[in-house]
Amino acid sequence: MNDAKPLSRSFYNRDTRVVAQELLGKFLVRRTPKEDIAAKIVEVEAYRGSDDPASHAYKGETPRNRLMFGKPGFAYVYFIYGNHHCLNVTTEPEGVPGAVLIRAVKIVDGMALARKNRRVDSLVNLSNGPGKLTKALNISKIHNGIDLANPDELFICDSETVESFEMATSRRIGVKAGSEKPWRFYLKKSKFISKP
DNA sequence: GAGAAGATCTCCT
DNA sequence: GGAGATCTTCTCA
Repeated sequence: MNDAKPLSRSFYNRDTRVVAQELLGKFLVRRTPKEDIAAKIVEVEAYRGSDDPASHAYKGETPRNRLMFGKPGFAYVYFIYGNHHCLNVTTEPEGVPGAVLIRAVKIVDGMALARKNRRVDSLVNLSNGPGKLTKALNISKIHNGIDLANPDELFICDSETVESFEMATSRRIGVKAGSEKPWRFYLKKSKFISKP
């Protein structure tokens, strides 16, 4: 994984729903001094702006959500419910709000370290939720605003082997307003998604 | 400066 | 299946 090449800025500079779907099957890489963790993205949700009541950007720009209005390809990490971090990837051109929430991943490398971060035995239970995966990869708000197009501490790269998978869509989870929008995308066959 | 709500997880019944 | 944990951010005074 040392020669992993991050996805380019132009990948993110598109419609949020397109980016969300194409992120499925990609690898999220967390690079630490000791060990790298690599995880395959199996579940995401798209969040937009003024047409999406569930989005942080719905009511306009604030200091917190300004990354969603900024350049594409950056990490937007926020803290919620006093316990959990959520990892998003910004999309769309600068000035247009959009982000993709990474909801679930399958750890493929650095398993021991991820387990240590989470302190759970179950492999499936390690990263099948937004709060779980950030803890497993030790992602916190210090990663807010990191450029994912740079092979630094955190980035996303293409999968080495192209494998076919079946994608499914559903309504988003955990949101009240705007929950009717089918903007959740996941790998149908994966056991590592938060909900079937 | 106070109050309420929140893109969740875990433990308990 | 349901409530508690626990803190950041936004809104309103």
